Amino acid sequence: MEWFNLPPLASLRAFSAFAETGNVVQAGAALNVSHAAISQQLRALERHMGVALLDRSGRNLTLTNEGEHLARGLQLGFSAIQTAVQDLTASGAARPLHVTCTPMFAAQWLMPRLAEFRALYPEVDMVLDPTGELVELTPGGIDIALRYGAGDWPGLDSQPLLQSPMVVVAAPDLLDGRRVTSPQDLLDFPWLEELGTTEAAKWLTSRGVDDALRGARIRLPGNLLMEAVRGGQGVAVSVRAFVEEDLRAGRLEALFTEEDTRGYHIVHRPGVLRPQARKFVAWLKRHRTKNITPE
Amino acid sequence: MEWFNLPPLASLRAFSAFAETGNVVQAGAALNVSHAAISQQLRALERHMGVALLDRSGRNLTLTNEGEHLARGLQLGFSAIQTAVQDLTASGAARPLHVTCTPMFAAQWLMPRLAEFRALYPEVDMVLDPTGELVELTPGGIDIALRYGAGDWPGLDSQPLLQSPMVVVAAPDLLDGRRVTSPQDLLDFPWLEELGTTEAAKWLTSRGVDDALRGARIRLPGNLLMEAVRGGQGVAVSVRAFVEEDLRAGRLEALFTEEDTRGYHIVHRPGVLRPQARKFVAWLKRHRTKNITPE
DNA sequence: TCACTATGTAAGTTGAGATTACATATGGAG
DNA sequence: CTCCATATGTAATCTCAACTTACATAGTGA
Repeated sequence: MEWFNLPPLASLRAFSAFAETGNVVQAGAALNVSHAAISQQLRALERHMGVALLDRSGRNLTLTNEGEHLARGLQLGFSAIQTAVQDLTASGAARPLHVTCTPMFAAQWLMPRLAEFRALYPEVDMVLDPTGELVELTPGGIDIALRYGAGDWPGLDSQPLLQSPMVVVAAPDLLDGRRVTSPQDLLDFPWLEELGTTEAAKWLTSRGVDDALRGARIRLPGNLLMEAVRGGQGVAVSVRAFVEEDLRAGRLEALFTEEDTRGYHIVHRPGVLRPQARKFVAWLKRHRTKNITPE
Repeated sequence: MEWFNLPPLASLRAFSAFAETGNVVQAGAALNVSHAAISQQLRALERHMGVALLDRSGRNLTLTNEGEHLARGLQLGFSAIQTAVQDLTASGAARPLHVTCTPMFAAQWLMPRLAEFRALYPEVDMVLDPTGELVELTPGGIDIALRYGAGDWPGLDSQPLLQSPMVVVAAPDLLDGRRVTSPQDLLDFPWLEELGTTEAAKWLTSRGVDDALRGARIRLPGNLLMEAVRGGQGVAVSVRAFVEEDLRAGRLEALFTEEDTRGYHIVHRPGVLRPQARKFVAWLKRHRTKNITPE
């Protein structure tokens, strides 16, 4: 398309608004500009095109035949543009906000806070998908993932939310004086895991332990897991930030702590987020804990 | 049409150019802006619409499905706009410049000077319509009229070109000592008129003379008229500016002079002139004689 | 590994588009 | 015919969207 020969789009828009409304005051209102701006744009358009589009012989401005012709073409053109824009913005607006995160994170961090987000943005419909799986983020699919890791997922943008090492914890009663000096020692204990995850097995594998568990493997809903850990029913993997108070109070002991800089991140596809997602990300940022690594 | 919800037209234009060309450098070339401007406009459009229109996962920017959808709608829209604009500018550009004036003016003032205009603007095709009729100026019809009068034609714009009173002239030989003290006296003389006009009859009527001519009525082409007047073949109506030198040299005598402020004017419809007409008007203005009434 | 190319970004610039304030012209009502 | 309301036009000035410039980053092929 030869863009060079088109008049300025602003003057075409002003003309189209004038043609729709019939006078420069209403055309200005339609575009949220003064009538003087419309008047100047109409004059500039006629000058650019070298065609008389308007009849100024009476008190009211009217269109010439050429002006009527141009107005019809602009009506078609701008309508097609508006329809295409509305198709996308309407469909985007209607789809609920999809957020995925691990069940532990949902239970320990997100759900207790989510009431505030719901109160602030009641118009944002939301689908929370608690899964330990690394869900691919596609357009029309998941908007935001809250993931634990180093933050460098290829092809995705991420920003830190909560930085805290992973930790294996147990109640002192469970340990009962037994010394745990290697991950291998943990195979004799019962393990507590959240439903739908395999965090215990993953952790052990990441530490080089290939033998199967000798103790029981107990799966519980997220909200009951930490209570069971405190009750001495097994060992569990958690994130230090979630058990900080229990450790401080002596209710739990940290058997192993991962000394690295991993943490939870807000992860999304590169590029611009749709409005609901932007609101959610902004809200998450306001709830970052103070132990975020300083820059 | 709801203009408020449309993104800025500049960003839609940038997106459309990108969709056509496939990369931001060529899109910039198409719009005569830098690639950075395109990049920023694309980002702004995604932000405004809250939709991911572009896939940035590889080295080359590509369109998402939503982006393809929008691109099709913009292609339709901008094409319709371009077609409407081109219909008018092409037809306007192709039509010759139509100028109308009295034959006398054409012969005495315009034709001798027109070679310069032709040389300056060879690309401007021109139709000269020499008629004494007051031709209506309509779009697609006459662009410029060069008229003699007071300059106040309703519904038209005019600006003075040559201000000079009308004058009745004859050669001294024709008069042969006869005294002419009233227009009635002129009825005994032969009258010279330019082909296609009735200027003599009009002048006599305007002076209150109702009787028919007793002398001969000789019609000649414009270029021969003044030579015939100088040769003593009859009386003629002219404009003082055209016969100034003959009067000064004694070749002609002024029998009657209209003492008013009328003159030739550049007359056109209100509003913007198309480019050829503007050039012609500007050229005419450069050729105004020095006896234009000072402001 | 290096070089080329495509795209992104931040800081600064600028002129198109707008506002403001007033002027002018038309037409209807009294 | 006069007056008033309204529609439009214009000039001076302002402002910020759009752009440029300069450089950075990332992907990919040789």
